[in-house]
Amino acid sequence: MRVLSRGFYERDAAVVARELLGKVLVRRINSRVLSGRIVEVEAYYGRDDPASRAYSGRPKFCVRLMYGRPGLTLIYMVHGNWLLNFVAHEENGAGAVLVRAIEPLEGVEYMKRNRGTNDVFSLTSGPGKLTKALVITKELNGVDITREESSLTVVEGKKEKFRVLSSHRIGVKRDLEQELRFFIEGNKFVSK
DNA sequence: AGGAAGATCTACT
DNA sequence: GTAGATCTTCCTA
Repeated sequence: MRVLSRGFYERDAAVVARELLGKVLVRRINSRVLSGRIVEVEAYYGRDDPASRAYSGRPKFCVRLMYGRPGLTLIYMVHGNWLLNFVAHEENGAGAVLVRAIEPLEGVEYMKRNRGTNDVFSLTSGPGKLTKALVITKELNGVDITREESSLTVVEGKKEKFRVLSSHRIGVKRDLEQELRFFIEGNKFVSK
């Protein structure tokens, strides 16, 4: 399956976010493959976005990465959960896309073990849940997801028809006017 | 040392 | 469905 190229991430974060829906996140760990279809995402910008990790006074590594090379991961801890983002922006811009939910495809049994539940609908239906299911931690921060051999990549999924809905971002204190959360209409794995 | 942070789980009404 | 406890880093004092 084709890995998405650097060029895919070298566009506005909101555009990249929307187009990531339906793509497949692939995690390789100890010759095991875990994967899931991306069904919910949010876009974040740089210094001007009050909800962004790159907003004034936030962790330096987040700022560096968000203004850095598109196609790398940005992973950080919030309330005891690791959150997975992909750096995405146009040249000289800043931004990232937060992966909020995926639909489990391969390695479901292993994910269940990681999450300590048998309910497939609560396995990866939230930003902190999916990182736990796929064993994604700080160690994978800055990984290049456009390289085939990386332990984390995003590939083109099956072409399927679906409608995209949008809303304001979840949990942020001060949101921008623009709606930056995107998700697949009617999908059971979108977070509540 | 203290607090804040893009969340989750549990235990209730 | 909502409320409260708790999760773990990194920043600022």
